[in-house]
Order: sequence, then structure tokens, then C-alpha cells
Amino acid sequence: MDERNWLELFPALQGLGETERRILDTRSRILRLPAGATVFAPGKTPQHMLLLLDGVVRVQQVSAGGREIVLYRVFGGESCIMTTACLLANETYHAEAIAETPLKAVGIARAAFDDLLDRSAAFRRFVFTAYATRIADLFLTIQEVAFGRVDVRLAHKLCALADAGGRIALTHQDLAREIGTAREVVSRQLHEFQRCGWVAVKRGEITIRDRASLAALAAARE
Amino acid sequence: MDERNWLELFPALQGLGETERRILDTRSRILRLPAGATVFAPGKTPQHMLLLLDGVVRVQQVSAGGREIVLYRVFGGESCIMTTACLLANETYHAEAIAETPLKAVGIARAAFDDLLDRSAAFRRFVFTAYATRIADLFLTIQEVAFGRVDVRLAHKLCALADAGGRIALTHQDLAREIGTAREVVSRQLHEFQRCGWVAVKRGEITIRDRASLAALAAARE
DNA sequence: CACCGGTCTGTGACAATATCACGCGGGCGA
DNA sequence: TCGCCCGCGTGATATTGTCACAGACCGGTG
Repeated sequence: MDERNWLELFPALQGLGETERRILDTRSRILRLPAGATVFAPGKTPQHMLLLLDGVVRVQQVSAGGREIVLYRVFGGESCIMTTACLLANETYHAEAIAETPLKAVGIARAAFDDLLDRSAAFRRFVFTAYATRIADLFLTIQEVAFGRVDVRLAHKLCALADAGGRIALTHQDLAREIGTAREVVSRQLHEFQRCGWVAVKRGEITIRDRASLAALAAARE
Repeated sequence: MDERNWLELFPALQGLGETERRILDTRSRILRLPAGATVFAPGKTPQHMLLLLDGVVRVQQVSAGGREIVLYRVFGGESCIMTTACLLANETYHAEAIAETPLKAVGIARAAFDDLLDRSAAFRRFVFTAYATRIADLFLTIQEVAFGRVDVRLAHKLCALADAGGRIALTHQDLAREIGTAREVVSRQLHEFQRCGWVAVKRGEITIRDRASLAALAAARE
């Protein structure tokens, strides 16, 4: 794809007029980050609104004791609400974001961001709907962390992360991070699933053997 | 206060022009709800944007097992982002809201809400900053639920809820709801605090005797 | 006052999770 | 081949959640 036509990646922004497109053209720049880079961290203040062109960003929280929990991911074609929220409220970040793959993103200067919000209904709608859906995500996360059982949540994650062959190339530590628990808890639970014949585990990889049973357990959350 | 001048309660909306004020005048209505009423519940779809004039709304989630957790409160002069988020994304509510006091609120018809968003930068700013601060709240809540210890969280809540005399007129069940745990856990923990001489408990009321120690525990993990 | 019903609290037993402290073994680079 | 790091297994223990009650308190009502 031609980099200068990145706007095509955002169907919701197709309605922008010439003026707004020029603002985007002249007051933004393409950013690149390698996999593993920190996109933002707690305590920092955002300088740009970020539109992700390509790659995956993981937004997570880290506890004092080193435990982590994944809050959501940002994919190509999306914006990061954490950034816009902090821009708007003039606050510092409360979470950290990691590039899971090499990233290509557009950084829109803060003033231009404000400008676009004022000018374009399409741009507003884009930002607002991103907010709304993320908020729904966060509510679900709270629901699960506060009330959910780890076996149910793990089963759910396994089903969600497995490829067509039912394989998941993650360490127990990675899975623990996904659901916000400790590595040992995941190890023991996987062992239990294996005892039931639902999965096969080996170093750095899990294979689902009985997807139906796992899905049934995962559905026990309502 | 004269009810027709309710706009004065919202300093952030003082910048509205004549046209916008007329929209608010003609396409909104004053709503009242008694204490204890349900403002919204999971599965419902919002019909109006709500601006709270007077009273307190508690927004919380309830688990299948009946456990509850308070997410945040909405006070007079604020709007409920849960409602605007669902309005914008055309979704149903994911949480429930309870009137903790008798409420007086302004309901703005959905179309008028969209209209105002398009017309007024002040109105947009008002809605956006409400979002941003709530999102920060939600992140903090996740942090605490996922990683925090109940003794720390309870100590924190007690300090936050106590009046000038150090008294808190809540039941153990109420406190459990505040921090998203079970009633028995709160009872035992309060007993422990009492053993340390930090609080005195009696039916329906807790009195802080050693605020410094409680605050120190509350600050133990920030 | 005595009684009764509901609400609030206390408690023990147990299950589920989290934490801590290891040890084991595989793979990989020196 | 030898270490060494990383992923994983495991027991012991602390913390938290769940369940099933019992008793204590409170406001009515006869």
C-alpha cells in the first residue's frame, strides 16, 4: 500500500472534506516502532493522537508485584482511546502499551486533533465510537476479573487464541498475563485440562484436543 | 434554584450560544426519580442523554452469584458516560445504575444530543472530558480489583467514606459492594481492624479510632 | 411487655487463588 | 560439552471467596 494513502485504511474517515484531509496531510507524521517497543507508559503525557496503520499494540496494567493484565489490543485501522482520553483530559497515562509487532502509525499533533474534532462530524464519530466500544471492553474486563473463575477465563482465552489447528504458541506466563493471574495458576489449570483430555501441553505450546468441552466451560459465564 | 435555569449548574456549558440553548430548552425535559430507583439496567437501551442536576447515582456491576461492585458515582453537575457511550455506539447497557438519593435530571432526546455534538465545541468538550476522567476511574478500578489486597482497599474506603467525626453509617454488605468482595470478608477484616484498635464497629456503623494507621495501610500499595 | 419478622453480624468448614521458594530439565550459545 | 537462562512442576502457606448456619439486634404489633 502506498503510505501516503493511509487514510484509506480508515473507512470511517472517508467522509472527510478536502480541508480536513489537508490538515491530516500536513500536520501528522508517520511513526515506526519495532516489536517489543513501549508505545506509552504510566506517568507519561501523550503528545499525539495515534492512528495505527499496521501492527498490534497491547495495552496492559502492571502491578507493584509484577503481575500484569491485558486490557485490550489496538489493531491496524483503529485509534488508541487511552491516548485520546489523556489528550483531552490533560492527564498522564495510567497503563502501558507494548508493540507486539513492528508498528506503523500516524501521529497527529495535539492542536490538529482539536482542530479536526471541531471541523469534522465524521472524525468525531470515529473517535466517539472507539470510546464507546472500548468502554464496553473495560466493563467486561472488570466483570471477569471481579467475579469470574480462572478456569472459565482460561478456557475462554484458549478458545479465542487458538489457530485453526487448535494450537496456541504462548508460554504459561503469557497466558497468565492475558487473564491477569499468576503463572503457577495457569500451569496447574492447564495440567487439569490435560488430565481431562481437553488439551495437550508442551514447552511453549498448547494444543486443544476437545474444543467443545473447553467452549462449554467458557460459556459457563453469564 | 429556579429549575428553568438548570444550565447554570454546568459551568462547562456556559459557552453555548443562543441556538444551542434553545435546543436544550425545547428538546429536553426534567426527570425525577425517587431514591432507590433503577436508572438503567443491563440489556436496556438508552433513550436520552442524562445530565444530573441533583442527587447521586451509583453505577455498579452485579455478578450471577449476586456479588456487586461499585464502578463510580455520578453527582449533580455531571453526565453519565455509560449512557452517552451506549447512545453513540447503539449498544445496550452493561451495568446498572441506582439512585442513591432522590434525583433530578435533564433528559436530552437522542437526536438533540447528536445535534448539539455537531454544533457546539463546548458541548463536545464537556462530553469528552467526562469520558476521559471516567476511563481513568475504570483503569484504577481494574488495577485495584486485579492486584489489590482487600485489607488495603477496605482501609482506603473507610478513610474515604468517613465523616469529620470518623463515622461511617454503612452495613458490612454495603462496604463489600463498594470494594467488590463478600460480606463475610468485610466482617472479618473489620474485626481485625478492631482488634488492632483502629476502628470500633457496631451494627450499621463503623467509627475510625486511628485514622493514621488506617491511612498508612491504605497507602501501602499505590 | 412479649412476640415476631426481617435485617445485620459472627463463625466454622471448606474451596479457590495467590504467593513463595524451590528444583528440574531442555535448549542454546560459548 | 558445559553452563546458563528460561519455561515449567510442585509443595507449603497465606489470602480470599463460598456455603451453611446461628445468634443478635431492631422495629413493629398484639
